[in-house]
Amino acid sequence: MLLQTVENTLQQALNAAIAAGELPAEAAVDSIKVEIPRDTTHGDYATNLAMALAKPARKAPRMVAETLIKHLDPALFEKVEIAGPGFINFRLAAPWLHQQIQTLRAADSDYGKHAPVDNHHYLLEFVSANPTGPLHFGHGRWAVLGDCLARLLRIGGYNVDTEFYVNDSGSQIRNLGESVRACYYQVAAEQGQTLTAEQAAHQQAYADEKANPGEKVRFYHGPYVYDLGQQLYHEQQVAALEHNTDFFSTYAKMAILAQQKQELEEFGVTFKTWFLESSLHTEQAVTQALEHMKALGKTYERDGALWFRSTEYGDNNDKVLIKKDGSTTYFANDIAYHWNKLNRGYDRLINIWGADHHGYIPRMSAAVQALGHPPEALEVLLGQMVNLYRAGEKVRMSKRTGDMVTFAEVFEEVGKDATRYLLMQRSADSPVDFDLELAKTQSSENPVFYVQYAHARICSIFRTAANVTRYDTRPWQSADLSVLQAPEERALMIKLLAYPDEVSYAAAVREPHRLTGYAQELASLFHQFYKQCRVLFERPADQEVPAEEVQLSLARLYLADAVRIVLRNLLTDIFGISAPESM
RNA sequence: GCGUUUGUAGCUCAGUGGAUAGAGCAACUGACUACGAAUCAGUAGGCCGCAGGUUCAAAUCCUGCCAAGCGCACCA
Repeated sequence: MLLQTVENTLQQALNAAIAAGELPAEAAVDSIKVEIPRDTTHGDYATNLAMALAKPARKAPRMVAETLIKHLDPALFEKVEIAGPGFINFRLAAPWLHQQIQTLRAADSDYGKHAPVDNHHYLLEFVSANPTGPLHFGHGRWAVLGDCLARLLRIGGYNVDTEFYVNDSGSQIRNLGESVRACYYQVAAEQGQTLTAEQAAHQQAYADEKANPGEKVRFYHGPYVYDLGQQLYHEQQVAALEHNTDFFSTYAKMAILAQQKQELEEFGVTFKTWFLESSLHTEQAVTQALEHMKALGKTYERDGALWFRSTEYGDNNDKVLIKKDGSTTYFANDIAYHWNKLNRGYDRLINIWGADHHGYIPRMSAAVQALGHPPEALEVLLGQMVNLYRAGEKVRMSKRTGDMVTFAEVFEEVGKDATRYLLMQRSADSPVDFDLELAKTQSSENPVFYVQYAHARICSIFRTAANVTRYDTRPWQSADLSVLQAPEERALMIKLLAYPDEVSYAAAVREPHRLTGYAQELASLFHQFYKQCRVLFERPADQEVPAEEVQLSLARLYLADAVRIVLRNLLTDIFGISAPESM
């Protein structure tokens, strides 16, 4: 909240200058931008305010800057200077800085958490894989993105729940059931059971397609399908021979769903709700939603179908809700689902979709608006695809053909912490080329270990401190921080205090990847500090450790602990990975 | 054709209209007889896709073009 503090101070100075008649009233602005300069010689914080005001104030930027500085609260800063074309550079006063570090330590695991920023109730929906096969690696990306975003939003002061939407009805589920049924017959035949003509034919059709997959593949051929058939035979023996496709569909989807849930939980991703699409049909929710749309006058009939006037809300053409054959479209089901979410009290819906669904956004947005909600009630975050490589060779990720690397395999190979970190490091906008061999071979130089190492190193310092015999390290919690004067110490403190601002901004723009950058920078500043500033001192047995060194040692322990707190909060609360005490 | 995302160092990618565009990997040179070398210090590497425009100021905003991914169903 440092940025806010500096901005408020500037705003007060501006108001005072206007009140004193030194700047014209036209100079009043409502948003002041303060930033942390890249170049540390430009101060801890800087603003372009004077340059922005130059035109309305009809004065040279440097003149405006001088006027503003005259009215600044002097307690915060030890130096304020005008630089370049009219930047105002601030250097924070050391006592104030030290006081903020103490506030940080007092907050401990609450440091970085924000008070509620609005009164909305957010529902973040992500992954939402079809229960027709194991999760692939692309789902892993959405899982990490969504989970980290949910953590970030909560810490950033948003009231958010998470949900996994299960598309557990429709033709794909039927195809899955047909596939498992065929595999079950195959197992039964292998076990010496006699199949009926229909059963044998069905099993043959499946085997034929597997042997010669054409352009249009109907069945699922992944190894997990056969496994399910086998598993079912072991559980029920011949009993299932009597059952129809629905039985196999239900059996398969429940088994796959349970598997997905378990994988995600092991990966540290949990959902408040697993919402079944089939529950909408049993409750007639689709019908009700469509009746509601009709009553609102948002639909019309044409060519024997029911259409939604999505063009009223900017879509490029109207969309069909009920097909000529009387069945509802996927879109109609989705409207029912979103209506359901809104009716459950969520007035802000955030969906994470793969970039291949972006053409779907205008119609969904139109539907939410037609249901009486503002455009901002639906927010869709698009994630670009993940291309998976193994030793430079592209791995396909198609469920139908069974030629795929599953998420579980990658997770197993690369590990939870590294996989999560590598996936959340990149912005959702950029496609990821993920090479399995590279991820593994580079694992010891993986960026995640750099951050974790800084945390482990601090823990190690405190273990060592307990064994320092030449002076008492125990009173570090009441250390006098005024002895922290080195540039490395200062840079570290400034960075620590930027943490709440980083959280706030990353949450507002829905970009958790920004915090991996912050984590790298903080770890880097700590490693520099560690190299340059000794924390623990020793002397030969016949010499005393000077009092100044003891003081410095205690203050540095205090600072190191503050770094530990922020690193731990980042790693465990936002990244969802471990903060190891040793590695 | 329309829409959308992307184009930044050899590679993978950060970059909130600001000051000399950054990091990691790869390459090269140095640093452990006191706190963890999974580290640090340094060298080298750039028409920020191209061209215009807006601005005191553009990698960032606008327009056009080039290239790549994705999407444009009474499929799900």
